[in-house]
Amino acid sequence: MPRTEEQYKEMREKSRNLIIQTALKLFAKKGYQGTSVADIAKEAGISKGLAYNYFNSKKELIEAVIGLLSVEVAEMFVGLEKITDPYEKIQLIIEETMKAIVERTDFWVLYFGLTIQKEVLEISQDIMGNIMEEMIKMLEMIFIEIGIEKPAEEARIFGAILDGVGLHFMYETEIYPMEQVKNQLLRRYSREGLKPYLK
Amino acid sequence: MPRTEEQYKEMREKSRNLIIQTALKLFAKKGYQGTSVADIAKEAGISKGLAYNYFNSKKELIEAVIGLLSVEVAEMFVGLEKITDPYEKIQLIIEETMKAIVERTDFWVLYFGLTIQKEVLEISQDIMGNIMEEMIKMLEMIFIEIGIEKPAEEARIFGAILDGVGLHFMYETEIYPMEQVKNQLLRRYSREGLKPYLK
DNA sequence: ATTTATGTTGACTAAACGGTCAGTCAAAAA
DNA sequence: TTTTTGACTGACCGTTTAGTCAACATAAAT
Repeated sequence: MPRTEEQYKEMREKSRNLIIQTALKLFAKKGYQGTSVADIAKEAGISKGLAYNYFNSKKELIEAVIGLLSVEVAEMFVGLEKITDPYEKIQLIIEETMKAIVERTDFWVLYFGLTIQKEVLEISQDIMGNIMEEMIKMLEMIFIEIGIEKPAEEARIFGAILDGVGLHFMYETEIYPMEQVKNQLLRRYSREGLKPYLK
Repeated sequence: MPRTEEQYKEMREKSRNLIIQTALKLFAKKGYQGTSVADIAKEAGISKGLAYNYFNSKKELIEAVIGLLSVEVAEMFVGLEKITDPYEKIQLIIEETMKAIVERTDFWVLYFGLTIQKEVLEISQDIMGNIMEEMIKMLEMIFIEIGIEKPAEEARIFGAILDGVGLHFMYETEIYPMEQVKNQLLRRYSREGLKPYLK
């Protein structure tokens, strides 16, 4: 017999992950259509054929990347469930989002790219739409709990701030005053800062 | 002699505009790389050769589209100079931006697409970067005039809201509660709403 | 050393791409 | 009717793309 099943599984996982990670990096950098499968293979140091061994098409490859992205987004807010105080929830959301923007900029670039070009990939529409809508709903619930006036509208504005900051940061990565903006947001959306907006 | 110079000029302008407008529409819908020059020609009902008669390359074509975009953005805020009251300025910026988001969605889609894929087109970097930075500077000046605490940070947050709302609207065009969000923003950034943030 | 299962390769193809250009077309003047 | 001009066309070219596949590499077991 050749290698054990365990060894093969390890090889496959290693290659698959390498391909997905490289694809994420290049899709974010040059866009889905601007990145060829050959580009990905070259960057990953493998053959094009290997990429097609794990993914039947370029479309299937980006679907896998989107899947990974949605998992990471979900993981961003796992800590939320343990928190009961709605003010603390908001603070955590700000902290986690700003952290993700800085540390995983390529994820955000890809997220925005897919959000915008939704017509190109029907698949992304479902997943991206879900992420966005769930986020807005969650924020509205928190604002209702806090007792803010116009919670639906405030949730939209807050959501817009998070995505807007992400957009601006990835455009001016080097000079964006992320710490200051984050601190101002933490102040504005603290118990003290939100007082003027309570019912 | 054949047609007069006047007639030729009219023909050329008509064709050139048709090409630019069609290019804008398709670049916004399918992205720069996802749109072929043949696509544009077909949609415009002309030959591919004609497109290359007016633009030496696909790159030159999108440069023309970006030029048009930057002109329109500049025109958005011509009314600002006549206004002296900073509160009124903010209100006008909100009104004009929300109006532009709804009425010229494809412009915004293209703007975001170019902002994100800055690596693909060096040209867009200058123009898009200028638009964004000028906007932030202008907002900061207004906030300083109003006497707001942390004007630089507040300018960043306000700018993020504008772009964030644009991003969300173009994703959920049909269901986005634009009127409600706009009214909430007008309230939050009115003389009354800004009081808690003054020095 | 040979066998065997499976990950991996890179030359290959058809289609689509950006870009070119010899030639056509339409209308006004002679 | 013929000539002249410049907008306009579409077949064509070389290149790049997504996707295929027969052949190869590797390492454990016999």
